[in-house]
Amino acid sequence: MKLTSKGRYAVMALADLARFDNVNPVSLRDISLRQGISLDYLEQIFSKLRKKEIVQSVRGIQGGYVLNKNAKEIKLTNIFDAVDEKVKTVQCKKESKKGCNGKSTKCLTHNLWDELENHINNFFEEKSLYDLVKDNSERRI
Amino acid sequence: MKLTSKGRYAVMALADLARFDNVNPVSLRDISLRQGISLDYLEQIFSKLRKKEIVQSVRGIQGGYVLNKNAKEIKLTNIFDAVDEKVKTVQCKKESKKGCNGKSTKCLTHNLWDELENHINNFFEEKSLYDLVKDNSERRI
DNA sequence: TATAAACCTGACTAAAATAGTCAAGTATAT
DNA sequence: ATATACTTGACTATTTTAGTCAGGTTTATA
Ligand code: FES
Ligand code: FES
Repeated sequence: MKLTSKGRYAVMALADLARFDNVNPVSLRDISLRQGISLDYLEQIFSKLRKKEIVQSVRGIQGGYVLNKNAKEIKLTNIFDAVDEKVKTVQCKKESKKGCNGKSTKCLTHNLWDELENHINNFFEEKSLYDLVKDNSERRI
Repeated sequence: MKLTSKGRYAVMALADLARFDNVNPVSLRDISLRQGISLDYLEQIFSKLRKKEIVQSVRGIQGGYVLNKNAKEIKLTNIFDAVDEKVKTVQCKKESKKGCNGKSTKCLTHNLWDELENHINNFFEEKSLYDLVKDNSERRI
């Protein structure tokens, strides 16, 4: 199981953004340079973040992106949701009564994976962007 | 982030095995049929499980595999380890002082991913094969 | 009002990882 | 003897990921 770059980059980029606390827009070019992420890839990612109203865009020269909410209100869950980074541990369709083996009962391990999925999602539910920047400025002192 | 089939199958197959409690060997063919997993693929997986002494093989006709330890002593951690299913959340090399961005400090999100990795691994550390079969026989009653 | 900075969009592609398959064995209970 | 089942290594197809590329549109400012 591993975290994909898309999810990682989304959080990295937003953490970078969050340090500016909704004052002036930050251009993707700057984030790209600071965080070492391809500009074109960032654009894909921010397009999704904007659609889910996590960031706001400011077009034109001197433009960029600004957080659309307080950093405390942006959970990792929201970010991952926006960029379609999802935690998937079961193989079967959850709604279906059928198991991953094609049989009419769930497999031996279904419950286990379901618990695992919840366990991981709880982590994402508890962490906000604010936790990240706070953490980081503490370390800087 | 998703669980791979290799990890899933390893646990499914061992759960199937565990129901027979070290009495007589279970053939991969039977597991293959019951769990709907390719026989050839199972062979790859069990080769690894055997090397890490999680199962024992019994060759020849009527042969198969048997758990090598008590189901309570086989943690998910051990299983995943054996089949090289690893949790990887950070992008950088952990031992290195360098960050994933190539810079000389760890990136903004490094600590977060590290926490996540621990969080997930804790789950695997807490669950044993026994929990699985116990759970299942309870449900059967 | 020209221009350059920056957002915006969709299609395309290379590389890596995954999930197997296939072939050719060896051991052993019956 | 022989069929069952483990053993091993190489090969391959599919899918997913991680981008690239080529074209835009908007707008501050000189
Ligand atoms: S994972 Fe849901 S039935 Fe197997
Ligand atoms: S993940 Fe370790 S430095 Fe970025």
